[in-house]
Parts: sequence; structure tokens; C-alpha cells
Amino acid sequence: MDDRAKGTRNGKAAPKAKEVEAELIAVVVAVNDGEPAALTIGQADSLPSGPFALEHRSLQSGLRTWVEQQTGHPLGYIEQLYTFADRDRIDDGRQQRVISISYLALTRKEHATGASTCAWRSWYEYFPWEDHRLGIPKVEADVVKPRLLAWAADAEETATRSERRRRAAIAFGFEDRPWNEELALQRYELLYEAGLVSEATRDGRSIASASTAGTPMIADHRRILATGIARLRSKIKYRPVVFELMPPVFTLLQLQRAVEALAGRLINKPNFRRLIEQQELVEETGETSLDTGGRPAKLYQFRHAVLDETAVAGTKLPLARG
Amino acid sequence: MDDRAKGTRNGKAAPKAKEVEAELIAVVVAVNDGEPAALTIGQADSLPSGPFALEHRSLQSGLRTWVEQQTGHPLGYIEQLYTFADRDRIDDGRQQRVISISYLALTRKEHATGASTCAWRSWYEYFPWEDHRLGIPKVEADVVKPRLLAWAADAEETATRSERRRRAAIAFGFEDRPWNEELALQRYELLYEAGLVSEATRDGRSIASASTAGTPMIADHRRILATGIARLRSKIKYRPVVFELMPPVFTLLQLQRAVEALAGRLINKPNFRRLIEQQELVEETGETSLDTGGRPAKLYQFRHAVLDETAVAGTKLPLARG
DNA sequence: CCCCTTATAGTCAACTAGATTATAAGAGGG
DNA sequence: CCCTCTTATAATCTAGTTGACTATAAGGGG
Repeated sequence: MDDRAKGTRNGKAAPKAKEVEAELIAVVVAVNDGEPAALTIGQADSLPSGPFALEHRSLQSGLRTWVEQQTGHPLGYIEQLYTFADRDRIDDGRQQRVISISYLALTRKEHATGASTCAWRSWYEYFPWEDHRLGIPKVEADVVKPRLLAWAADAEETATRSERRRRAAIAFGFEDRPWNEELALQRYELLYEAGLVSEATRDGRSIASASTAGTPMIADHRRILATGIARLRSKIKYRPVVFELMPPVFTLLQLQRAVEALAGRLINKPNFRRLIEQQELVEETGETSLDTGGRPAKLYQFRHAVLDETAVAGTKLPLARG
Repeated sequence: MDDRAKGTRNGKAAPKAKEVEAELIAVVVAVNDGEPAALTIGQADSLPSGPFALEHRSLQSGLRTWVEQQTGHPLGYIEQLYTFADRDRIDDGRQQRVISISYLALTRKEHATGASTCAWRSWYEYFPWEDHRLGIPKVEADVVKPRLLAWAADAEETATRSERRRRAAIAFGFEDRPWNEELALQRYELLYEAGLVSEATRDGRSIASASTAGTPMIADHRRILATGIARLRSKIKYRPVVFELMPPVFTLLQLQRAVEALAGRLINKPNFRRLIEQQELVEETGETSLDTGGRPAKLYQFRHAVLDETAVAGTKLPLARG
């Protein structure tokens, strides 16, 4: 183990005040009744979080501890999202740096929620423009698109105007471009830049008008949630992570609805089934479900063996094109 | 801006000793004469790194500062890799946590190297088993494979033995499985676990025999390098990042050789050309190169416009299968 | 028994990707 | 000057994938 101080390895004096505070923050996702949801605390405006401390064995175990303490919810699958250090803050007179290490966690709602003040909230309360399952959402046509175009038209220079129009068109699929569900983070950041999101005002940005879109969160929590959504929407296409969000036994349509909830778009049913079956991701339990309202559906369970195999192969979901 | 302390938001007492040291560490990559290389300092056993300090505007700018200071090399493209906190260390009597935030940076060698003690080293000095361009490397057949199988056979329980064999087969493509260049990190970690890599001895692990593979680095730097290699090998398949490593003007074969160097495997030539052309990633300069040894090759340059377009589409390289 | 629902199976065409072959255009040696 | 080497570039062929669509099966309810 190397324990030389990095700052002195090359003969340079170590800068003063190197120490920072490290914060762990979690995007905990479940799919409840066909709605993708995030676990929130406070006034449903915060993600579970807490400082990384000496008693934590690792970053991940620290995160698990905080989430369980704040929400009573044990975590299963965890993956790191991103580390931010954008925020400075004044602490007892001197400047203090805060590093936020964010994680994506997948779980199921059924785990008993403790007495804590936590709540599952649909993604689309915070990002109503992200749900394209029933076509283009009203808020996109009525608020987001006109405001974005106005923001583009507002620019001083011609080049900036067309640049802004083009960025908006790519992010939201205007002008006959395909809508790409993976661009959730870019869309949020574009709305932030355009002052369409109320977090932007807190940073002292001027806002053209009072209308904003979606429920805000404290600090940069909504941006971190957008990061988690984008990551998950990308990941479901090549890793079998959806199953972390499913009950032990499910029908293929339930599985499809979960994927659609996460992706924010509908999938062709026969093609979805074909892809799931030919990849051998699931196996029949032999039982059927009568709760479908029509012909009973076969019940399936995840083939846990694929977790070993798919390190090589990857899995696919039919979300490729528009 | 939210400036409430996270530790007290939920009425819990803030744990003591929350502060940690944050270290920035860079995997700087270039392709020199058809060899993929990393920028090293010291005895070519360390990656550029340094503490994140108050005077840095952001994590990225801190990283740029350290790399430029230690190597004289300005950085272009940067992306975050991973944040580790595995290492504790004893500093003036009390325990001190170190968080390492690692980045992948892409550049070109031609940028003048300062007087610093830095060096470009081929990836494959550290990971000789990762270069499959000329078929299965000697060290894999002679050292890695037999030692891994011996390690598997060494296990006490039958289940552990077959489990180890299966993990080795997946990671390295034994037993007619395809070799997947993206599994560079898994391969390194497997060799670490099997004691085939000399870093493992430093952590007090027992090693079955003296033979180890590849040049070691200090601390966990080789693991971070493996993380960068795996990330880059994955990313070149869907984002046009190769061009960050190319000179302004190049032939299609030079481009192919660069991709092959990074991927560690050869690519079918006509298919590569077809994919590059039909994606309109490049445009002809009108010039030709006579340095090819045969028929002169057209020179191309990257179409920078695609950086705007590919947020939607992604790009592909023919590296899909074995 | 009819009709509603949903489940499940099968078809068809367009496209993609891997492999292979053929032709073009330079350099260098005899 | 021609032959042969090299590499560049174009074209073909085939198998597999994918998206859209159609057809049949099997339950419940009026």
C-alpha cells in the first residue's frame, strides 16, 4: 500500500485546506403499479442522503446505512452514478467544499417502509415531459416547446439562436427528429439553462416568465434524479436490470409495462416477447395468472443464471429507434 | 441553494470526523504509432494525480491543473471514471479517509511534453493479456491460463472450483467462448484475486507461486488504468471518441489501426470502412497520402458537426462479435 | 352462445453486419 | 517498360436482426 502523500510526491508543497466533506446521495427506484417511482424524503423534495463518515466500511455501505435510516428501506442493486463538487458552502466562517457521490439503487416497493417520513413519488411528477407513453405530453406541447423556442428566439446573435433551436430539437425530438428517452439529463439541463425549471431561479438566474415545468427539489437533487433516470434508461437496453424491479413472478406483459414505465415510451408487444424469449432471460413457472382480464397469462421468473452469462453477451430490449 | 448540513436535516447528530481527503487521478490516453499508451509519472508506475484543493474551480479543472503540472500535457476530452474510497491510511496518528475520483482523458502525443519526469507507456506493458491483435498472446497461454486453472483447482469445495473455472472462462474466453475486449477490468480483478498480479501481495494476500503477469504500478493505479481501458473500449462503439486520439488528418486505415489498438483486436477492413462512411463521421480533405507503401490513400478529417448530431444517434464500430 | 378482453404464435419485408472477392493505383526491381 | 509487390477502394453475398403486422387461442361476462 502506498501511503506517501500525493501532494509531496513530486516535490510540490501540499496545498492547504485539502479536506472536504463527502456526501452520499441515492436515487432509489421502484416500479409501483406501472409507474416508475423514486424514494423521497422531507416534503418529497429531497433524495435520501448523508455524510460519508469514518464508521462506514465503504461508500456503498455508508449509502445503505443512510437510506435505511432515513427511509427504512433496505437496498439491493446499487451502482455509482456520478461525483459532483459544484457546490461550495460557508461553514462556521470558512469556505468548505462538499463532494456529492451519487448512486442509483433498484428495489421493490413491497419492502415494508418504516415509520420514516419518506414517500414514493412518480418520476413524472418531477419530469412530466419525460412520459411519452401516451404520446407527447400536454406540458411539452403547451409549455416546454413554446418556451424553449421563445428562449431560442431571445438570443442576441443569429448563431446563438439557431444553435439553441438545434439543441432543443435534438433533445426533445422537434422537427421530425426521433425522441430519445436516454436524453433525460440533457433535457433537464436545457430547461435549466432556459430558465424553465424553478431551480434555476435559486441560482440567481433571471427567468423570462413565471411558468415553470415539473415539481422542483432542493439543491441539485432533481438533476441527480435526472442522471439516474438517464442511466437506467440506457442500462435496461443491455443489462437485465429490470428484474431487480419486478416481483419474483410476473407475466410478460407486466414485464413489458415495467420497461415501458422506465423508458417512458411504448414497445411493440410481439417483438418484446420474442426478444425476451430468445435471450432466455426468463423461464416459465408453470403457473398462470387469471388477473389479466382476458386469456390467462403464463407466469415467468427471472433466470438467475443469466447474471453469470450476460457479462459477456449483454441483453437487448427493443427500444432502439423512434 | 441548500446549505443545511445533511447530517442534521433529519434530526440526527452529525457523525464526528466527517472530513476526508479527496484525490484526483487521471488515466491519460493517446495512440502513438499504433500503440495505445497511458501517461505515467515516477518510475512509469504511477498515474498523474493530486489532491483536490480549494483553489480548484471544479474537479475537472483541478485534474487539468495536476496533470499539466506533473506532465506538461494539456488535456482535451475528459470524462469521469469512478470514485473509490477503499483505502484508509494513517496520517499523523489518526485514521484518515482518502477518496479517489478518477478520470479518463484523451489526447494526442504531439503536444509538447515538458521537462517533467513523465512517460508514455503502452497499455500492454501493464496488461499483456489484453492485446489480442496478433491472436492469443503468449503470456495468456503460458502463464495466465494455466495459473488461473490451477487457482480454480486449488479451491476446497467443488462448487468453488467450478465457479472459478466458469468465471475465468467468461473473462478470458476459454472453452470456445468469445473474447470480449470490454472485460479488461474483470480480467484484472480476477488475476488479482488469483494472486497472479504482484499488487495482490502488497495487500498481504498469499501467492501460490512467484510468477506474475504484467508490469505493476503503485497502490491501485493499475486497477484504475484497467477501469479506463474498459470504459474506452466500450465507449468507442457508440460515441465518436476515437477522433480525440487522431491527428487532424488521417487515412481510413490509420483510423482503423487506432481503433484496433484500443480494442486489442483486429477489425474486418471493408466493413470498417463501410461503417465509417455510411455514418458520415468523416469527410475527404481532397488530399492523398503516399506514405502507405501501396496505392495512395485518401485523407480524411473528422466532421465536427457529428458531435452535435450523435447525441441522438450514437455511432457504431464493427466490434460486436467474436 | 356471442363478444369482449388479453395471450400467444407466426409471417414478411427492410435493414444490418460479417465474410469474401474483385478491381484500382501507387512504388520498386529487373 | 513491365512485372510484382503493396495497399486502397468497390462490390457482392448471405445470415441474422428488427420492426410492423396478422392470425389464432383461451379466459370472463352478458
